[in-house]
Amino acid sequence: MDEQTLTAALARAESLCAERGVRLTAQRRRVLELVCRAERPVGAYEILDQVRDGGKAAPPTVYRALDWLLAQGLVHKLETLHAYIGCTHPEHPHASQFLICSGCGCVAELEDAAIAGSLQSAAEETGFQPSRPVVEVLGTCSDCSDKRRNDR
Amino acid sequence: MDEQTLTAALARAESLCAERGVRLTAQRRRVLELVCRAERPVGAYEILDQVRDGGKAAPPTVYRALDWLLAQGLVHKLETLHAYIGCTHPEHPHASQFLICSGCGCVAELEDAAIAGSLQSAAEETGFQPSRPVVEVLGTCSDCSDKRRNDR
DNA sequence: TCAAAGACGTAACTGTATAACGATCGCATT
DNA sequence: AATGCGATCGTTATACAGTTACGTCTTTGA
Repeated sequence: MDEQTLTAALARAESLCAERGVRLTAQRRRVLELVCRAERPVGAYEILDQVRDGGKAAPPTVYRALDWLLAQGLVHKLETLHAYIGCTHPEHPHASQFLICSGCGCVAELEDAAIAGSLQSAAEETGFQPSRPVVEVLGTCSDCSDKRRNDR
Repeated sequence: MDEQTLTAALARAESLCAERGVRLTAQRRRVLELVCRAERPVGAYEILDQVRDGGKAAPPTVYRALDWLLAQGLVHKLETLHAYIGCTHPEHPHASQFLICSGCGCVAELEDAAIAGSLQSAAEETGFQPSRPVVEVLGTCSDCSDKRRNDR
């Protein structure tokens, strides 16, 4: 995320939290900034290392901030990578799906109604009530496919 | 999994491995049995504890067996739980989806064409080539919903 | 029979996440 | 201003998950 987008994202987070009457504290803002600044998913201990420069910190500091940011929908956790990314549209709660490239590590966040719908239908059939759908597709992004093709 | 189903599952695993010309060794069989015997997903260290009774073992012992069983499609890994379950239909390779109950911990394995299809379509749109789709829906199973209703 | 590949034992280590407890901060009410 | 309370934060320790590296033994096929 470039500097401009980052500033915008943080400003948006500020105003969202103000609306909601929740506190985006310095720690939380710091962690959010670090997550957003990275182009790719970042691990909790990567964040921790960066938080440590210029201040003390231990794992719970980072995990608490991450848990809160997750609850606010400002970041997402990628279960398959044990890593976190900034949410691209935190305005409304949503069920996201992720396309994760094993080649370059890039991640695309989708909000696909057809996927959400098919999950919902399948769940209904068995009387299951979904609360948190986790959809992460590992594979190869188009850029990496192209590179491979050119290499041959 | 009850004793009868378990025996059947192990027998089926035996014959599958024979067909494929791969070796279901004592260790692997042991781990498969422990995973299948459990009604619910089991963590690697839970397995390790059980393998330790009556023999020595260290983490690599269990992880090697699990990796091999995963590759053979005899067990699945649930990324959101860091835990493993026996596959309900190991005969053919397949993309499964899981419904995971946060109440009782039970897991239903689906093989839903509509879900797989919608994932495939969404990926194609962006030129993404899926290799391993991970679909795990956390929520509440019908039994647990019923219990909650009755409690009120 | 004997080398190569596969499977296993072992020790040490990295990485991910949580428990528990006390101190502190922000803020509304007295 | 002082009090009280919930939310936040600091700190230590530890649980849980997974890997590296290396040596030994077993299986198997030339």
